[in-house]
Formats: sequence, C-alpha cells, structure tokens
Amino acid sequence: MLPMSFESPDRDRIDLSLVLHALSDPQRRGIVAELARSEEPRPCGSFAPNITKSTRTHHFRVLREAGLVEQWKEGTSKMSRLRREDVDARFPGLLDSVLAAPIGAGRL
Amino acid sequence: MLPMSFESPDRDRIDLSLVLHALSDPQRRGIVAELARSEEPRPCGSFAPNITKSTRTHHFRVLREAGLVEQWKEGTSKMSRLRREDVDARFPGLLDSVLAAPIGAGRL
DNA sequence: CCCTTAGTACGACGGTCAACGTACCACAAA
DNA sequence: TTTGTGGTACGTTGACCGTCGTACTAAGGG
Repeated sequence: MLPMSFESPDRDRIDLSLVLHALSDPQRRGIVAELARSEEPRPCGSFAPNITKSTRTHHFRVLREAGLVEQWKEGTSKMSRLRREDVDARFPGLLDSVLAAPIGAGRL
Repeated sequence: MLPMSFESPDRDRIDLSLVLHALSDPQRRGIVAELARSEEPRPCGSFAPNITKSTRTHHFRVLREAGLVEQWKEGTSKMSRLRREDVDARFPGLLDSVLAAPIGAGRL
C-alpha cells in the first residue's frame, strides 16, 4: 500500500532549474544518454550497474520529477522512457546539445 | 596582496557538469541572461541587486570557474563578460536553448 | 508455499550549496 | 589623509545532495 509514485510534471510545467540540475550529474546524464540511444523502454535496473539499487532509485526520482523521464510498471519491473518530445517542445535544442557534448566533458 | 583570482578554464576544458550546475541556479541564469543581452562588459555590482555583495561574489566565482564568464579588473571595479564563443564552440546550442527558455520556467 | 527478482522506504554519513554578516583590502576622489 | 566605493575572505547556518546499507514490498516462477 505504498505510494510507488510515477508523478512527473506535464509539459508546460517542466522547470528549467530542475532539468539543468538533473542533467548536471554525470551518472544521471549517462542514464539519459543511454535512454536516448535506445528508444526502447528498459527496466531501471539495466542502467548504471556500478551504483547501488537505492542510489539508482534516487536518480530516477530526480529525473522523473524534473520531467525528463516517464515511468510505469510492467510486470515486476519499472520501465523508463525519455520524454523527448515534451522536453524538446519546452526547451528546444537543449537535450540535443547536452547529448551531443563531448565525452569526458564532465562525464565523470 | 590577496589572490583576487581570475582563473577560468580554457575552452577545451570546460566541464559540462559545472556548466549545467552553474546554470541550474535562477539567480546565476539571470546574470548570464543579462550578460548576454548587453554585450557590453559591466561591473559585477550592477547585477542581481536583490542579493548581498558576498553572495554575488560567490555566484560570479561559480560562473567563472565553470567557464561561463571571464573577469578582469578595471579601475576599482571588476568587469565581467560572457564567454559566448567559447561555450558555443564547446557545447553548440546549449546557451541559446537555455537563454531562449520561457520566463518562469525555473526563474526563481 | 517458498524463493527469487526488481524496486522502494528509511535512516545515516560526509560533502556541498546558497545565503548572510562582518571584517578587510584596493583604489580613487575629496 | 580621510572618506567613500566595489569587491574579496572567512566563518556560519540551514538545507540539500549523492551514496550507501538494511529492511521492506510486490509480483512471478518453481
């Protein structure tokens, strides 16, 4: 009976500060990059294998609350999808420029 | 005989995490926006009048160390200039998309 | 029914952040 | 020389962050 929240702001309420803060972490940026590379939704657990489950949960919450990621339950896993259209509509070009950034430019 | 540092990373060492973190603060984003609006260099004191001098110094240091701003001394004031070409060269489109963001999309 | 798998909740720890006040410095103008 | 003016240094405060471990839940598969 726990919350297990999936709440993410809708398109016109996505906050730039939250987005930039979410993307300022290399780990999260890595997740977003992977999520963008394969448009197929994947379970959370298949990302960032170097960190703990709980840390991963934390990062996904930050991404979701910033409006970068959408999540839903599917069987036993929780799936994630990049909200590309919404972010692109709200901040055109932002995601592209961040994802196109040279590796090692803050990638831990 | 105090340091009074002006050090800013050179173009190819600008770190994306630092840039995004610097821009994730509304106050600093406001400074950058003003700096971008008037290409004329201005003394630090003429920005963000609502905050304290020391806080302003702090924000300018974050911006400078992220590589977003260049500073130099001119008489009694310290001038600031947006390093637009450098940032644009390193992360094309990033600054544009952030500056084009709707007001109120995280603006405090 | 147990057991595994996938993820969350909670608490903790060390680190950082933004903001402030006070004290200080450097320079210029009076 | 004295008095601004513009900015830094330092210390502090309360909040938050990234990370972890442990304990828990929810859903399937045997």
